[in-house]
Amino acid sequence: MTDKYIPRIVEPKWQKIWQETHLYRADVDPAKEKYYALTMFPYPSGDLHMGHWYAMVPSDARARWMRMQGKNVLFPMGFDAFGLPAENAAIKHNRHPSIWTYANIDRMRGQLRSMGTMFDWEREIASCNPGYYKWTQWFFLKLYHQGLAYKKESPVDFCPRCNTTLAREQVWGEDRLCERCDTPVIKKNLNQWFFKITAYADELLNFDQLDWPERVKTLQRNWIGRSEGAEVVFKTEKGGHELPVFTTRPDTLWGASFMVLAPEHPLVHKLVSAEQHAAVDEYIAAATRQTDIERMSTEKEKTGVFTGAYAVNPVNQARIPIWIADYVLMGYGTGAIMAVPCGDERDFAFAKKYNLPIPVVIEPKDWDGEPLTAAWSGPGKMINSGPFNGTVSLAKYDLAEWTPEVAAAYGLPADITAENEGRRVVTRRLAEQGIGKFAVTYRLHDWLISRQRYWGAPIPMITCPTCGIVPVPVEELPITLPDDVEFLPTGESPLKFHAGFRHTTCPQCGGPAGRETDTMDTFMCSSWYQYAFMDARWKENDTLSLDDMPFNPEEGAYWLPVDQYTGGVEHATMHLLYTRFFTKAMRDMGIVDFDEPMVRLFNQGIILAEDGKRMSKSRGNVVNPDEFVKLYGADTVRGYLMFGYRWDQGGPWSSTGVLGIQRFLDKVWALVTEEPAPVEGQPGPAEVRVLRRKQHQTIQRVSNDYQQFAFNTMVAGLMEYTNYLTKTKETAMINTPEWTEAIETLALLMAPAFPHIAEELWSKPGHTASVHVQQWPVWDEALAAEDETTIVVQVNGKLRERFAAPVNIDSEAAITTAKALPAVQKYTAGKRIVKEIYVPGKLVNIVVK
RNA sequence: GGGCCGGUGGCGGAAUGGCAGACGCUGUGGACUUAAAAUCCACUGCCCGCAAGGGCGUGUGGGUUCGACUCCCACCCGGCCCA
Repeated sequence: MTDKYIPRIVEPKWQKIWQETHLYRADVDPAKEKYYALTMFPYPSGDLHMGHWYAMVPSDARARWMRMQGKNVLFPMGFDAFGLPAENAAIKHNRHPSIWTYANIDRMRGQLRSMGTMFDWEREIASCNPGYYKWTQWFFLKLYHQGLAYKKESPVDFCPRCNTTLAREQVWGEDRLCERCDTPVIKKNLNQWFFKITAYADELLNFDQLDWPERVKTLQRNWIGRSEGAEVVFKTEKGGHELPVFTTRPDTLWGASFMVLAPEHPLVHKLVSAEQHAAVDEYIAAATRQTDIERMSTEKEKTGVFTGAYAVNPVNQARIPIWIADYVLMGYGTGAIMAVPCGDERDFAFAKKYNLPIPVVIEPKDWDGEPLTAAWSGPGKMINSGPFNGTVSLAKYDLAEWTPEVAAAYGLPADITAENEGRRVVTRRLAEQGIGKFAVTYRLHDWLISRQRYWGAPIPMITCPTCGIVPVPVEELPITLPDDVEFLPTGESPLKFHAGFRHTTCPQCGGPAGRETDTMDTFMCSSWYQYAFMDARWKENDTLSLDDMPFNPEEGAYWLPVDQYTGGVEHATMHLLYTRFFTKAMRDMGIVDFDEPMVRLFNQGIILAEDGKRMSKSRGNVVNPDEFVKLYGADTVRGYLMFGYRWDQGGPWSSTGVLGIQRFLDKVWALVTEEPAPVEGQPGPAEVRVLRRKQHQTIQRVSNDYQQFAFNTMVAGLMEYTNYLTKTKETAMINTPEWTEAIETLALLMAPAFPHIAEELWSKPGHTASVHVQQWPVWDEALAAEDETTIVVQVNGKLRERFAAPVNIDSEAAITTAKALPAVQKYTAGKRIVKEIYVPGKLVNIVVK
């Protein structure tokens, strides 16, 4: 009897050895093909939870597999260490956020080691290190000098609970909740810093160089929300003020029977007539008290007020009233719309309510000529539209979508082209006449990065009473956070009250000036972190210049870009969009020579609590991985997380399911370490061939599963192989060299997923080099091939019998054998055979009547 | 309302258009044990049957096909995103 498998001895032993021998250090080696694997770095919240394990373990296994395949693998780890929880903890416990954060990092680093991951800790980064955030600030200055950062006052989303503004991307769902704390956000008018991500909108819509999940691409596409249309300029009847509007339906221009401005529109005060003044003021006051979502809701009854002013419809000179209404938002387009009640549901409701005219300009399908009872937003022929009567408008359809079937469904001609389609011909005419032009709008807004909180990278800007906004000279970076601060229970940034931080001198005129007290959105820190791993201490103590490279260029030239990125899909329109923007901006600064930061992306699913619900402290259903590591060891927890689910789908944790992996590892241990009962003699060559076949089939299967991120079936393959070997161990096979090879192959195949037990089992027979630097076994197609197969026999598609046959049995022999089987004749007797189908090596189907 | 993803035993999940339920978990019975745990063996989709065997079965309804979990159409349910 040998020892039992005791993970709490084996695992720490190897973790120590791996660390001491720098087994996982990644060095540039031009002789080898590089592979940069990255999994999203965590926020150091204090404890590694099961979700971290679920995200990181399969990424680790795959990175290890790549390494055994001969690739030079970089698999770094760090901490996304700025952010609100640290500051909230500071307020609560009166401890500085850095103490809390660094203590958490230490703890989590230990937990990440206990996972048995191959992270290269010599490259560890923490975004709250001054040596890191001076580069974050450097990027801010670069973007500023590149014309991609600007400050402007505008209505922005503000979370009252976090006491800070948020980017549009960080406001979630229909209820417009704060991404961090689920509190409904409010609108505030503030002077804030933005990054011009919209300058890259069209390029961000191009995914040609990305092997990313369709889902993420669709999410980004929808988020960017490109729409084509026309900008048309209306003029007010009095004063000749220009009121540009954006419309996706220039073809309905003749149906614009009134205009609506957002209550905040700057021209409202100039336009309003004396009689309407009081009503307009009252309405504006009421509108500002509402949230955007209340204002936009389709449920809500539309309200509005007439300004007393009129505009002129530029295509037919019609005099149309100008209203204000809260369903028009200043933040979208131009803050003014032309209302076409015949074609737009909301405009129709509004016109009905206030008795405004509803001229019909697109002929609805099967229209009887009577006044409309609802808006028609489908395609149709233009009518009452002057020179364009009879032109076909496709409405929401693209030309590519205008198939003969769709055309027929609307009773319209199919031969519509860019030359005769309504929207396009009208837009061309508008441009000729100088009253409008082709225009594109995006749903995407510029990225609001100002945060009114302490624990973030200070924005390196200065406001001077004489020179205005002045950037901090780059040599002065980093602008460090002062330590001697007091945290207010309101969450208001202590930087605002820190005289030493605030007061500075203007770099331009030398006069007294004020520092920007806002810090940067933490998504800024994570937008470039993949570059920071090139060298964690890059120019740590150097004075910076704007011509610097923000990362070690020799390392970068070798490792970049990221080959495989993994992480949750929840970052689709935040981190993943921002980091793409960053990389494109860096390319335009001449820092990198590629267009996309991460070539391939895989999104893992979510690990749920045992009750099938999301794990949360408030539900009390959180599963603590440390507890299970203590009970069963890291390899067991790793194994269950890979075995129990499709990685992209996730699912509920099962504390009994883990037992299956424990049993499996015990079985593997016993298989490899326990002396077999002696068996006399030698197996025949055919039996040896079976062993070799099983071995090579398993290599093939496990390799393909790793390639496809199918970790669940990969583990199942190892289990089947182990079960097979355990049975075979009772035979004379144990006296052969092939047996030893089969067992060693198992240790190799186990290594990426179960690094500790594999290492122990590999070292036991005397191997001195780590299993993790071994060559991944290669399967031999000929050895893996079956020479006998089971042919199933169907009669009329129903399974009736099966027989064993050589794999290369020909059609005639297979069918003849099948028809002769008694169980088959039972169903064919006395019937006429209509058809015989043979699927090579698999199946015979006899069709009878 | 639009788009995307998903729906398979008691549970997690397997199945290039070709044996549905691999691999596990759970459960039942048995072996070992003074006893229990651990371990090992057998069974474990549903229905009929003593059995041999047969029928049904991948959300629902259609279709294509010799053959459909898989492809097509319509619908129902759940999730996510956008209105």
